[in-house]
Amino acid sequence: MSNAPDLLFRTLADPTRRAIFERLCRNGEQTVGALTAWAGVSQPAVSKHLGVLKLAGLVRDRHEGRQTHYSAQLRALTPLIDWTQQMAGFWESRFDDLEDLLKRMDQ
Amino acid sequence: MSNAPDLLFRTLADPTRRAIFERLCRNGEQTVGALTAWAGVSQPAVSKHLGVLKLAGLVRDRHEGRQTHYSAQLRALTPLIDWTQQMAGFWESRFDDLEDLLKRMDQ
DNA sequence: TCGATCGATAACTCGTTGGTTATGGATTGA
DNA sequence: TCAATCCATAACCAACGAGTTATCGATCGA
Repeated sequence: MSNAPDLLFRTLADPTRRAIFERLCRNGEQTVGALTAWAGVSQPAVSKHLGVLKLAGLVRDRHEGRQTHYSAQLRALTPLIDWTQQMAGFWESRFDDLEDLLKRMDQ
Repeated sequence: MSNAPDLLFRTLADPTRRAIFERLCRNGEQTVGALTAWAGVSQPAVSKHLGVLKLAGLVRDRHEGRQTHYSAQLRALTPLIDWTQQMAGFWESRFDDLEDLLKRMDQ
């Protein structure tokens, strides 16, 4: 039924991968090299995490010469918000602001 | 840093476990037997999932004779909501710094 | 052109975990 | 009291996944 958030939950479950996504949210676009220098794992590990994030739609990549720049795609979090809202029902009104924000970014 | 949502993401990443939690959200309190009859896995598997959910604070158990009733604890989802809002907040603050970034974004 | 750098992929290891069956303690009902 | 039911735990197994090193294609600088 709610199969939509499945990929998101699985993708964000790993701490290293989620940390990479968080950093992209905080600091904006980063190259693989920059992310590798910061994360505590090897470059192939970072590349693999970025691949998983991209499959989940959570990041975009932009090629520039021999480097690849990655940036967060916050819109991909929408199914997560929808799922939580569905579970919580009407209970949390804090979501309203976030919904508006995502709607503004949608175009 | 954002260690709070880690347990939640990991706990909700498994489809079977999340399905059990969803059912408890939708249909309210259920016994282990009722959940086992509905889920496609064995009774020990259900018990184990309920144990993990309980460790994450996502369910409560109530003992009544030889049966155990489980119910969802929606308040435990709060760190998940906070995390999502925080990610959106980081995103938004970057818009504040670069006022014309929105224009350059091809979305 | 050539060596160096960047990032993706391949191949492999190994710990984690979600599943199973077996079992035991506790409670109910006859 | 005693058999049956409910649920939790133990023990085990197989699959998955996150990490590693090795390597290769592509691109840049000199």
